[in-house]
Amino acid sequence: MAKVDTSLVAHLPLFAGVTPEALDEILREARSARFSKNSAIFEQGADAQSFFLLLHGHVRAAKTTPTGEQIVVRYVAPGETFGLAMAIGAARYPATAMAVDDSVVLIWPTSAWPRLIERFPALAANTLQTVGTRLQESHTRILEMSTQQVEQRIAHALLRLAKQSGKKLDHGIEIDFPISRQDIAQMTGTTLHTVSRILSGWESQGLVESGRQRIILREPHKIVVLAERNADGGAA
Amino acid sequence: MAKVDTSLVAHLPLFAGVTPEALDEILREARSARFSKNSAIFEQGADAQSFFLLLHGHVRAAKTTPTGEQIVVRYVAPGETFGLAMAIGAARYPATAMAVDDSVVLIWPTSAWPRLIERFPALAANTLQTVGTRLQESHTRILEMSTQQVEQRIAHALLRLAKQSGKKLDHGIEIDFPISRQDIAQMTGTTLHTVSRILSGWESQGLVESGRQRIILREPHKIVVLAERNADGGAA
DNA sequence: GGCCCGTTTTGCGCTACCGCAAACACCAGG
DNA sequence: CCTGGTGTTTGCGGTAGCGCAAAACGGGCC
Repeated sequence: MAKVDTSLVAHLPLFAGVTPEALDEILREARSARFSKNSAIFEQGADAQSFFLLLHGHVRAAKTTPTGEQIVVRYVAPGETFGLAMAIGAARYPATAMAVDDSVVLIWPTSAWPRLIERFPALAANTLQTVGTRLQESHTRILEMSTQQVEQRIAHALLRLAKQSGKKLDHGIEIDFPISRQDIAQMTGTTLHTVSRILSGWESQGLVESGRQRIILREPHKIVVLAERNADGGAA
Repeated sequence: MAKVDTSLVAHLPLFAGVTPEALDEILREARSARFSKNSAIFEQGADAQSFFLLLHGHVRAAKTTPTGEQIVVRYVAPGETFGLAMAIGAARYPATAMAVDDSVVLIWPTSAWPRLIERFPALAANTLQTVGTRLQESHTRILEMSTQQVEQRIAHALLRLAKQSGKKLDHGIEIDFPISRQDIAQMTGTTLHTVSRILSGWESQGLVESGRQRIILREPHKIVVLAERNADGGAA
């Protein structure tokens, strides 16, 4: 089994308050694996046999309705955990996880979780924090979907992506993994057509530069204004 | 300080795997309080000095935007915890809690939490489960808001309320706390006008019986059909 | 019993956004 | 260099549901 270097993960919030020796013991239970772009890591509804920590790359978690519609639950950034079904008492994965870029993950068997949190209670506390944070983010998203119109929601979504996974360029901030209009639509509760129209509009105003699965925020500042303005659009 | 009877709360999921003596110790740190109908328990943005366990009554947690719009995050039923800001690492309450009926709660000081989970790790694990469940419910709600139209969302919302807090009557299921059209609108991301129109329609079809802050599902079964039908409305 | 206030109902435009469809751009592979 | 396929753009109706306004209802309180 591949050895995992503790120094790479010791600083993660998940392991806050965990001694180096404990961390070593925790990591011994994990194996690492590589998933290539566009391959599924687990499928919604499958037995939750493992949970994951993303080391490198980007993963999209998406939920599908019985009728086949999808929404993007979140994009996982390096250092974050995902597939924690057991922590929340679910036997099956509630969403599908797919690598949107070549990705490297640590994998623990779900069965190890109860033992781990018993031996290292800090793990449970840390996980509680991150799950709680995600819960708050979900509530924010619900609030946005209830009260804002599409353009503002897209602005917020892109700003969040830029914050989480933005690469600074001299002429703006690029979202550093492939993302389609469809993906953005599924994050904001609209259609790819509407997303396309709005991004086109922004592009002609010089706010963004975008192409096939690629988005660069040229004027993040002005997009913040868009995101925060009232519904009346500031008609003067 | 009022003594709390352990037998009333011992069976709650929060205390699963906690010994009676430990439970006793945990409860010694709490005090109980009564909130009358329509009084605020805490306000969004206030210092999170306490966390709560609802013993009796019903509490609405709502989030307000900078522009004053509100959404209902959830209704708290007896036996559930709320105001767990510290568990998720927040110093301030992210929402406002208001008693919608005369309510009795247990109150712990936030400062007790770290000590409690250190002494009783099961608490952290149990809380993680409930927070995880709420996270899943939030995702379901986002999915619904993204893919369903208003009538179906209202159907789902009422069915959930009925399940959580429904009182069985001989002629249907009554939601056993006061709830307005406005509240339902804020749960489903629509306006009170639209809710009113839809409930009026249902009433004339005999699906519900409703009045001032009062809703009885007369035909839960048919409402399930409404909730689950496809967008095409089953046009024949 | 009568008054007052919060809730609910309902009508009527309006518009943001969807849904379909067709053309278009771009990348990969042969 | 051509060709197929996936992602994107754009036009053009159609409509679900919003927003405003006004009326009706109902229940509590004096």
